[in-house]
Amino acid sequence: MQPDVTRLVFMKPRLREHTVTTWARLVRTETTLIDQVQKALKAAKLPPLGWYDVLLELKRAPGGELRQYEIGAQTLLTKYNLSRLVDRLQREGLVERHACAEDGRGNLVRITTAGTELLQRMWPVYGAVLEQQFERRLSVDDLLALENILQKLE
Amino acid sequence: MQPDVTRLVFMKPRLREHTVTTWARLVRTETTLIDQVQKALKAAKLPPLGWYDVLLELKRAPGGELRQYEIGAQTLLTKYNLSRLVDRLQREGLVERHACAEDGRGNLVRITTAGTELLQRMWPVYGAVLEQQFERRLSVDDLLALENILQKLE
DNA sequence: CACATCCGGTTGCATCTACAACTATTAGGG
DNA sequence: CCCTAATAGTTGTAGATGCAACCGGATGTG
Repeated sequence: MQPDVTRLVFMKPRLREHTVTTWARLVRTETTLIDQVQKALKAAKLPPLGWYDVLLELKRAPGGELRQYEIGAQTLLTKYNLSRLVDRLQREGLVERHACAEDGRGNLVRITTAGTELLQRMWPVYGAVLEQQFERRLSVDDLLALENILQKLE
Repeated sequence: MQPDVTRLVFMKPRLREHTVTTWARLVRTETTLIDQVQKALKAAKLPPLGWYDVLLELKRAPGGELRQYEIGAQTLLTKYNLSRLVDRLQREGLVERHACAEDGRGNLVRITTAGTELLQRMWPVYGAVLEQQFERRLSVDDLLALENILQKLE
């Protein structure tokens, strides 16, 4: 008698009782928090979170510049997505694109003073939400426990 | 001497040492997991996660039907977004729209047999990723701790 | 019951994202 | 060195999302 492949395919993966609900809660909580940040930024007439992420990566980098693929690796943005995002940032004068000496294919993206200024205007808004919706609600132990758990998921 | 408003606006919110890094890790981990699910679904030539969420809500509802705004409340989708998503589901024969007797403005969305079947085809793929990337990596205690922490963030 | 307001839902339009195809350059193997 | 393959980045096009304006139908207040 052959194994019934059909049943295998349709069989529910056996997951622990609370796994799915916790997963759902994780997704729900995270997206809600992100939404709150986005809303706060919009209310303050500031650009979306993606801009912040890219600018921050650049700001942190030595010389304030990175290759595009380096930004992509950090921010989980796809290359085509990033290409156009950098276009927008460039159009607003927040970054500059320079030819890359070592690699003729790529370019270096550098943050401008205007970019740094924008970062400084965005952080208070972003940070305020983080403070109220995230830090405020967690004890130091919670934070450590959460970090420990997240680490296991990477 | 007047208070220096400028300094206040530019002042960094005071966050605990690990708050920001943990937050970053949370976002990163969650989006990575979601990406993995999406990739798995795409590899199996199945529709995106959003379809699953809506269909599941309907499936769980008594009679397999819900008002659109009820779906929206559960899934955190905006109403215009949902309006068009239901259009797509309807076009594929996965749901039906019916006029609502009690409220002449709205409509009832009901899942079809095809919709239920799709759910059953999607779950194994979704669940497999959850099992390997989520459940497998966490102890029962981890899961409880995580649930406890997430609860505080809601 | 008349009126303004609110609410569920849809739609036009602009923006953004996904996918695949493309260019140009670098890297690797015989 | 040459040829192939891999990599960095861009772009055309289609699909999805966000915003604001809109259309009824419901609700509340005088």
